[in-house]
Amino acid sequence: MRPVIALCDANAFYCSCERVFDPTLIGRPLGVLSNNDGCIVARTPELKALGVAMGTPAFRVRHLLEQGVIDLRSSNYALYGDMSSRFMSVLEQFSPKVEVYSIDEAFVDLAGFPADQLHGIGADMKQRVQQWTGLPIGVGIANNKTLAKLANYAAKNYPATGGVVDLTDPVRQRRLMDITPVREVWGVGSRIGKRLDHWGIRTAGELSKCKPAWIRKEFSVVLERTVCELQGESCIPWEEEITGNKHQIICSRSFGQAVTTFDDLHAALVNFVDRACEKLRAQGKFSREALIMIRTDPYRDAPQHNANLTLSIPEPTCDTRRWLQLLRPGLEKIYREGFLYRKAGFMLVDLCDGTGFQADLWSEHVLPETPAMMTVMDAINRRYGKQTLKPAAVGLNERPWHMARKMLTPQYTTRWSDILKVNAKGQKYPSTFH
DNA sequence: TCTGGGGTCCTAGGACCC
DNA sequence: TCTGGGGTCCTAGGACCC
Repeated sequence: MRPVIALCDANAFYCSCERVFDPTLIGRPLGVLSNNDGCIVARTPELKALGVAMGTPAFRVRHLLEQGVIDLRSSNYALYGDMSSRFMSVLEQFSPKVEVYSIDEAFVDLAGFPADQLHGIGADMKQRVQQWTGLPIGVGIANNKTLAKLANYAAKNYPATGGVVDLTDPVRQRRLMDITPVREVWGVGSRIGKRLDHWGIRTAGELSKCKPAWIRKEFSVVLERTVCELQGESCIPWEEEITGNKHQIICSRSFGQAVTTFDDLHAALVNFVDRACEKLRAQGKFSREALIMIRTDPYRDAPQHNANLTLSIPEPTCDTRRWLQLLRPGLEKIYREGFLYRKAGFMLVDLCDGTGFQADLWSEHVLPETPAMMTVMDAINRRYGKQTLKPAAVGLNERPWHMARKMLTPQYTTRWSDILKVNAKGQKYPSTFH
């Protein structure tokens, strides 16, 4: 049976989430900022129309904000995460096989449906997600993932499509590819795009006509796969439905303001270790190698100091306390006095699931175990909120490294005290709001 | 004043093995 | 004069994704 895949992707996802709960933002140029209110990571079409590029630092558009031309919001991941899972559960009504590719998009298996029904199914998906979650989405349908991505691109960029494109027909494929810049193809980034340009390959259509073997020789097997997919072959498999089956866990942050003291830097890293180990246990995994990283601000005209250090433990562990014991001496090795630190991170690598590893000759345990104390701590934090119990070294006071989020909206869907209040008489919200 | 935080996969080259 | 061939593992770095 020929594979049929729908790629469903929410439009300007973070912005759309904000609009669901504040309809006064509908029609306005709106941007959502990265952590620390640093740069713009999501834009509505109205903001794009003003020429504000992805990744623009917030300070460059401050004048527009002050003039009331645009709106900005801090990123509210509690809200976006919850809206994402609502979106995904609507998709799961259409097919038993849904691969969540990122917070705002998913591949949906539609193999087996008659060809003449595909467009209608796509339209139903779009309509139901809109009605049940308030999120506008685009749907692209094709015979492999790369073409589904391309179909989705068309759904978003050509209003006449109504946001749904069935690209299973080869004639339509060819027509679309001939007018699509090669840079829009999934897997072609700015670097590869530039190199393709040198060969005179500027559209998806031109890329699709290349010989895969030649592409492999000049570029890579990765791009070769992309070309094969553009030619209709199916090369990128469905990901196994193992949630959280990661190979590494990273917790890193830029700081709200520069950190200068050892103690502050240490406290920030304790925080990252705490969260990384919590994620590790949530996946039922263990690790015996970690990396600590500290960075100064590369954009600042000040002395720079960037350093990494690898920490190792003989037998795999998921015990926060084990890593914390190594953290302070490790940080002492790479910390230098007199620098303005802007970012730090902790990364667990070499994850294993507790079987099939080399045990320490002198260890009492044959298999790694989750210490009871960690299990209890996780249970309490799940029930009473994040970091209800935390390592004392995190500290109790506000620290300079806390994230700046000056334009944060409430956690409408995940915190009782933040739930939206609607005034029936006030007519505050337009009728599209249910 | 002010520029994110995750991830993945692939390749090349060095160290080391017999 | 003349110095192999095949393999693994690890790491760093590059490229991509959202």
